[in-house]
Amino acid sequence: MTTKKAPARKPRADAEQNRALLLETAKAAFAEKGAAVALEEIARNAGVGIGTLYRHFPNREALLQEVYADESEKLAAAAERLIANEEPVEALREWLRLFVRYFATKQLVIGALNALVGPDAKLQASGAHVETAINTLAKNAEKSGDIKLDVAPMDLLRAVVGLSAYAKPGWEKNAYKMIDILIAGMRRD
Amino acid sequence: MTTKKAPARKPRADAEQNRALLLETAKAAFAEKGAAVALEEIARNAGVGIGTLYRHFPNREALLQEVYADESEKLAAAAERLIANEEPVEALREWLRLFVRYFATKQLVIGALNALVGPDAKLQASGAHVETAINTLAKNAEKSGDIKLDVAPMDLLRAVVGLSAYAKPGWEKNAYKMIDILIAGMRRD
DNA sequence: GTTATATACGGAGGAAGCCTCCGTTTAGCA
DNA sequence: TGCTAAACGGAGGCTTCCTCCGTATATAAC
Repeated sequence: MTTKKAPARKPRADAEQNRALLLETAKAAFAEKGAAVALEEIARNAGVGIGTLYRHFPNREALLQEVYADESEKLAAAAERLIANEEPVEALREWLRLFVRYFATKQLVIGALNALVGPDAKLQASGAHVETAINTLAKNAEKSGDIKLDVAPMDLLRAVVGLSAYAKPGWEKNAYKMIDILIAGMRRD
Repeated sequence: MTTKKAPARKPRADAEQNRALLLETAKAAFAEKGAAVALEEIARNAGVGIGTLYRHFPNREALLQEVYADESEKLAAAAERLIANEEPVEALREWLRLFVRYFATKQLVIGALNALVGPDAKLQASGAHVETAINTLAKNAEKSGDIKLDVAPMDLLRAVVGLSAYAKPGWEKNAYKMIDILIAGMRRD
C-alpha cells in the first residue's frame, strides 16, 4: 500500500496564480477560436512559457475539462434544483435545454464537447458531473412512469450535441425541437 | 462572362491511374486509422509524391468526400428503392438504419462525417446526395400524414451521427433505438 | 518516328503545432 | 539569511500540413 505523505509545503503562490491566469486565458481563447486554438498561443497570451501550461494541464483535453468545470458544476446544481421542483419529465426537458443554452453561447465545438460527452468523459471530473446529472434526471423520469428509457441517458445528450457539432450557428432552436421529439418519442402512451 | 474552352487534350493516363490509386489507398487508410491519418502516409502507401495527392485533392475534406462518394450514391439509390417499396415512415426508418450500418462498419469518425452532414456538406457532391435522400424520405413521410416534421430532416441524421461521434464502439444498436425514438417522437397521435 | 509542349510528377522546405527536457530562478520555510 | 523543493520558460525534436517549382513524360502534330 502506498501511503500518501501529507505535503508539508504550502503550494507556491506563483504557481496558483499562473494556473488561474491560464484558465482564464484559455476560456477566452476557446470561446473565440474554438477548441483547436494553439496551446502555445494560450500560453503566450497568458504571458507564461509553454512549459508552464503543460505542467498545469498535461494535454488539451485536461485544459478543456477544467475550463468548463464551472459550467459543468452549475449544470449539476441545476439538475438537483429541477428534480426538486419540477415534474420528472419536465425536469429532464428543462435540463436538456439548459445544457444547450450553456454551450451554445460558448461556441463550444466538437473537440470540446468530446471532453464532456465522449467515451472518456466519466474519467474526468466535469464529464462525470454531467453524466451523473443526466442519469439521475432520466432515471427519475422513468420511475415516474411517464417515459420508457431504452437508450442510455448520455445518448440523449449525444443526439442533441450532434446538432451543434454538425449544424450551422443558430442550432439552439433546432436543438429545442429535437429535445421535444426525443421526449415525445420516449413517452408511454 | 467567361467562356469555358473545351480542353482539346485527353486527360493523361498516369494522372487518372494515380487518382484512382490514391482513392483506394485513402479508403483503406481511413477505415483502418480514422479520418485523421496523415495524408503523407496515404501518399507514401500509394507510392506517389505528396504533391500528387494535393494536386488531385486540394484538402483532406475533398479526399474524404470522394472516398465516400460510392457509399453516398448507394445510399441515395437505396432511398429511391425504399420510397418505391415501403410505407413512407418505414422507408425513413429503414434508410436511417442503413445509414448507420454503412458508416458504422467503416469506422467513420467525426472528421469524416463532418464532410457528409456538416454545414458545408451540400456544397459537395456526396454530401448533397445524402441530403437529398433524407429530405425526400422525410417529406414523403410527412405527406403521408403519419408524422409531423418540425426539425430539418438533416437534423435527424445529425442526432443519429452524434451517437457515433461521441460514443464507444458498438454504437449501432443504440443508434437503432435512437431512430425508433425519433420516429415515435414525430408521430401524430 | 520525331518533336514540341501541355500536363503531371515528386519532394524539398517553410510554417505551424505538439510536447519533453532540463538549466535557471524563486517562494516557502527554518 | 540560506537551503532546497517547486516552479518557470523556452530551445529543440518530432510530426504534419501545404506550396512551389525544376524535372519528367504522355499526347498530339507532323
